[in-house]
Amino acid sequence: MKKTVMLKKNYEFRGVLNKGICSRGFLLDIYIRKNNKKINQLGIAVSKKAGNSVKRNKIKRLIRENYRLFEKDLDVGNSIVILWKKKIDYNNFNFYDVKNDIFNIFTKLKIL
RNA sequence: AGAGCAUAUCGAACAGUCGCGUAUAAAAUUCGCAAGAAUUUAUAUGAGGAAAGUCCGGGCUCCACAGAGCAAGGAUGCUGGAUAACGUCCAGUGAGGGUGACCUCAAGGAAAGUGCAACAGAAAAUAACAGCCUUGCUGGAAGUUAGAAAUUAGAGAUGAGUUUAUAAUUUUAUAAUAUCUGACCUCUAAUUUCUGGCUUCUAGCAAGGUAACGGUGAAAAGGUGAGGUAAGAGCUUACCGCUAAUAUGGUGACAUAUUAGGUCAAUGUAAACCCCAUCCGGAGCAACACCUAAAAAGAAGGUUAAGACUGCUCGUCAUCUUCUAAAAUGGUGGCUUGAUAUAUAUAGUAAUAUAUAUACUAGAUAAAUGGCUGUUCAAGACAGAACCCGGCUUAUAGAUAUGCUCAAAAU
RNA sequence: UGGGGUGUAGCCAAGUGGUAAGGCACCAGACUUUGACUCUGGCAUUUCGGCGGUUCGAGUCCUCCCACCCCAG
Repeated sequence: MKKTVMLKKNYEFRGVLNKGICSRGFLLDIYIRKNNKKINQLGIAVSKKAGNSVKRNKIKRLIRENYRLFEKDLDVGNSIVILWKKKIDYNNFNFYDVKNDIFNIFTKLKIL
């Protein structure tokens, strides 16, 4: 079971966003809620106001790549939803900015 | 080398490494009630010229059939061709633009009917009004003619005065008196006034003729010259324009030529309603089909009803339709070999068609192309498939090729 | 995927093809000792989201774009 399991349905997202714990960084908001399974589930959401489809895809790829790098070290049994902030300009960040942001938030949430 | 026009092509490349989707093969393991899914390894493969906007057209699926007619609604609108089809494309015609290469055009009908045309202007479509001209009546002015009156001048006649002589008494009478002379009178001429007639001009009224001219306006009833007329006018004529017919050329739009037409009066607007011609049944892959476990059925209506956007009628098919309630946040297919792409040949001006050969080049379903390192250069624009094709439109850093135009310079 | 709507001054907005109404706000003046209220005047820079077209003339009609909002499965 190495493959990342994704959150899919709208009710799953709503459960995490309403009842989970929130932490905010410079670029990202991350919500966490405990599920009673032995795996982590990931959901990514990027607003339509972030840009056109190319930019939104690029953002999702960066987030997914970073999550992949951190995935081995995370504690098991959580549903994680990563939201992109709307107001960030597409040209003002790179891969390392996203990496640092995710690292800081996971450290703050004490699941790393 | 500069400025530009048209057409076509490309739109970062390479290496290493970590990772992702799909297909095939292999073996087992895991998850799930099941259908089925996942994991590991190997190999192969993996976004565009616009994938975009969703503006047209078609395939495909369902709506019993996808049939007919009328109405309503919508779309298109020069000609010929191409195409599965189109609002697309190609080749032409006409109109407009550009010095030019070339570009642009929803380009049928306004004597079938209706509507609208602000302001200005006489008037925005019936031709009215002002003006011009003719005739009649009434008035005014000028000229001419006839008559009357007045004034002036000239002539004639008359005789007063002056002078002289004579007679008688200072005065009076008589006679004479010149190229002298006032008035009256007569005649003639001129001027002025009055009256009548005629002519011309003019004002008003009435009847008629006329549409050239009338400041405006986007647009004013063919244009210009000459003749003509009471005044005028296509009223006549020349040229230009317009319309029609015929002939020739062209498949055709149309072009050219000839002839005729002055009833050549009737403006513009149809991207205002409208008329004419042609076309259009509706909904969409979240369509639709299949598989698995679970579940719950009840009520009402029905051949005069209902049957996937509107109304009516006809035909035909078929037995179901509606409402309430319940049940999976299940799975698989549909899904990519097609009006396909590339190359060559033939036909055609071309769009395109036919034939042969070669190729199979994404198929996801919360959704795959990314991260890091290095090298190169022009330093990377617009931008991400979601059932599939043909177009259109819009965005786009730049690069390349071919043909052509203009200007300048040189020869 | 399909369907519908909106765009006019800083804000809310009306608008038959023929001079872009009105209100709030803002600015100036009057009134007042001063302020508020009230009254008067001004404020669309050739312009109605944008490029074109039809028309003598487009906010309005047509075409194509842009932005925003809503609905259905």
